[in-house]
Amino acid sequence: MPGSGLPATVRPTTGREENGDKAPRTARGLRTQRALLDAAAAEFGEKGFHDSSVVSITARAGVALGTFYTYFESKDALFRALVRDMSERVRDTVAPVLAQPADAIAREGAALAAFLGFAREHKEIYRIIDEAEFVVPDEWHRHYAHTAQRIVERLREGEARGEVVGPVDEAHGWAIMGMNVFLGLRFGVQDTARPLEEVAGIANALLRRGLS
Amino acid sequence: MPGSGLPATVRPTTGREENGDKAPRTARGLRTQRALLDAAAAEFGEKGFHDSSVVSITARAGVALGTFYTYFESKDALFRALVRDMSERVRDTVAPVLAQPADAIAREGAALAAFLGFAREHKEIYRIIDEAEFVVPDEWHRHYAHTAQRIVERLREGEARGEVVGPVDEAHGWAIMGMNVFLGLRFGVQDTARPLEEVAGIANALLRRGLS
DNA sequence: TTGAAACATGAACCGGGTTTCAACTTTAAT
DNA sequence: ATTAAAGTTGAAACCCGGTTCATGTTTCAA
Repeated sequence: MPGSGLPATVRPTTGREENGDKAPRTARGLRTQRALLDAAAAEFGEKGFHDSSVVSITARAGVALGTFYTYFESKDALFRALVRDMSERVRDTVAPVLAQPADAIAREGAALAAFLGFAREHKEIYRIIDEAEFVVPDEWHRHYAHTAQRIVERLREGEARGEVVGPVDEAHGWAIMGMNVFLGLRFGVQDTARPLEEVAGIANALLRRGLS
Repeated sequence: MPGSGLPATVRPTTGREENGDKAPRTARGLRTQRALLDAAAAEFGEKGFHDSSVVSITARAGVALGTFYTYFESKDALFRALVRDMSERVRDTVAPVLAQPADAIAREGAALAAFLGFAREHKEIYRIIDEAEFVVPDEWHRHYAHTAQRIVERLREGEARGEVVGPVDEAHGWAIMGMNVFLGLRFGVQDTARPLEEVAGIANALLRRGLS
């Protein structure tokens, strides 16, 4: 809806959430809040949290400065909402790929490929989650802890099916997640020319057979 | 020398470096610059770049505010110098471990163990390098590009010796680096109770045999 | 239709931070 | 001992951006 290149998938808060009394009560209010969220995603993605300003975000959204505080407690609260949202979008993008039938390790490879594609399309989102380490550390920790946890659970299923040799450890989750994150950085954000399947294939071979 | 818990290993700039005309020319000047660097490392490590202030750094170092600008162009320039320095310290800590004779994969395991130990001792340094992504992106990129490159070179040596099955790719470097970084975060900074060798062992088994 | 609640406005308030600078002190080479 | 260069000082100039609020406008249920 706004001029930003982002899809209008940033979901405004519903009345149910713990957003203080800031939830919109009107169709107009909902539109305004969505415009602010989309503008913020674009702004934070381009300039990072600290070089972004509420003035600039409201200008981008085409509303007055004061309007911002009708929908958000503070600049921090907005960033927090955005991080939460991005985390969910990554998960929701990868989920359907994981639903495909395949052995546990092939599944991780497919998930990585999906993640790399997502990173190429949403570099700004990637950056937002990273900066959350310094702006809203609890939200950042939540994201990575959940992600690692999900990997471990999938590997344990594979272990039960005899596709993975156990015991699967928390460290496996963090190791694979770290691999994926850095490959996403290098071949999703920086080097966008390399075929994704090639990269995912290399990583998957590593999981399957190691380096020896 | 200052009250910071950091060893006085942050090396002041020598006259040779491109530090403008800010290099100290006197023993006293050298001491002051070192005090500023150590104070800054502690401050940035505790509060992050943006919540740290030049005022607070100079107070910590026990010098007047204006003195800061005798030795550094700006707050950014200081951070840049610090990142460069930390990058070198990580490399110098891991280097001796790599000099030990062992097969290529065992060597990576030893390097990881050394890195985890380093992370436990220097959580603040770890954090500084991460935040560099947003403050001095070129310095940040330089650090990770070099690190990945070094991993690739070591694996290629192993390949030549028949210890690693090739072809070794840039992606291997980034994958292993990502693994190490996230394991350092989880088991170096967050969970400091887990035995390091255990974690390094799990990761090394992954490299050696994969998950199958 | 109507009026109370929701929404929008932007100038002004406010606190904080970085950087400069002219006056002063210390160092070290001669 | 002398003195020019190096180093130190901290008040103040300068800027910036988050947040508030009194006022005006729009919405929508009754």
